[in-house]
Amino acid sequence: MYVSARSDYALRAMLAVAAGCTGPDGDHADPAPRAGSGEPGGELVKAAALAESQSIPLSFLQGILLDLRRAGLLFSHRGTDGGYALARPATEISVGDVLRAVGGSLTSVRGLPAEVAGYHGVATGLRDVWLAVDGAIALVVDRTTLADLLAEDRSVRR
Amino acid sequence: MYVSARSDYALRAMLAVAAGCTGPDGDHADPAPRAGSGEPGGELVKAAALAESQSIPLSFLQGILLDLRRAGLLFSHRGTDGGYALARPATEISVGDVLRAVGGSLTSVRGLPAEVAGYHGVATGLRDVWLAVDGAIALVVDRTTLADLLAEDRSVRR
DNA sequence: CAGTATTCCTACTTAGTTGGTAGGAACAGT
DNA sequence: ACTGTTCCTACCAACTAAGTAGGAATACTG
Repeated sequence: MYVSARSDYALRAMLAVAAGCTGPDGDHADPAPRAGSGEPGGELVKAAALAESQSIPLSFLQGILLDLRRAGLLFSHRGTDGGYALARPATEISVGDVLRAVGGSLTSVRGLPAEVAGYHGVATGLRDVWLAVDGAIALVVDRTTLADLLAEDRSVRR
Repeated sequence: MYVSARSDYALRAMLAVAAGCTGPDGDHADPAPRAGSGEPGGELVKAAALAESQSIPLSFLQGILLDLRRAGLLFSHRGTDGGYALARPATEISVGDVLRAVGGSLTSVRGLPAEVAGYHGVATGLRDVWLAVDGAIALVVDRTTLADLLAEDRSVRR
């Protein structure tokens, strides 16, 4: 499995949003509680704060956040007190959700999804291997939620 | 998981060698038994025959075969009746062996192996995810041998 | 309404990888 | 010698990933 910078950044950004953007030293950067409104998540975190806390190039991150929003994983708000928040609780967003939002399918053979593989002759059985691999990966990434990762002990679900 | 053309070709070529280069229509192309010698495998198959039977560009395939030989998976012989044969029985060569021979590690994060991932802050747990994914992939590809894939029913071991 | 802060969106640049080619040199048999 | 094959190096073209730049749209504040 190849994890691109895009996927990596996306996950780190989602985790930072989920944690209310806790920096490396455990400092909260601008909580901005936004009390008294029906928006999802609790605190709006600015893109610049995310970029800072996880050392991600800001303008690159912005494109990623946009993808996450379009995939329905993030809620966003513009303007002076704008920022991003999770669209669902962290317990209901899996690693797989994030990966698929920014990177397409988990397994691909020469750029195409594993299902579309034109094998012939002795190679026919290979297709099943890729499908099995895809299933094995999905099992891990779909069972692990952002909330699991934020709990320091026992982070990966088995 | 991304399966590159190189990995894909390598597996198809290995399967074709294991099958004695059986073409799409089930025709045997030049068995060339090479009786009376202690070489591994049974029949030497020429690179050109492999390229033909699995529609792989010949000169590209040659580089791949070289890698497979250097990894100790193939035996080769030059000259008029030269060709390639498996260095071990097909039951003792796994899909993972072939993938690692041509492609390095199975899981990589931004080009680096999963173990070497410098996460900090809230993202610390991600490393364990990639390790779990790597283990899950390995479980599939290391349990499946070339011989399994050549048996048409029940090709992928569970 | 003016001004400011932020997300949103598009186009572009740059560097590296992938897929593939070409042309021989080394080697084995006849 | 001659032929057929693997071996090896260098090279090329296209694509993708990673990152940049510059604004337009939107939301709040005084």
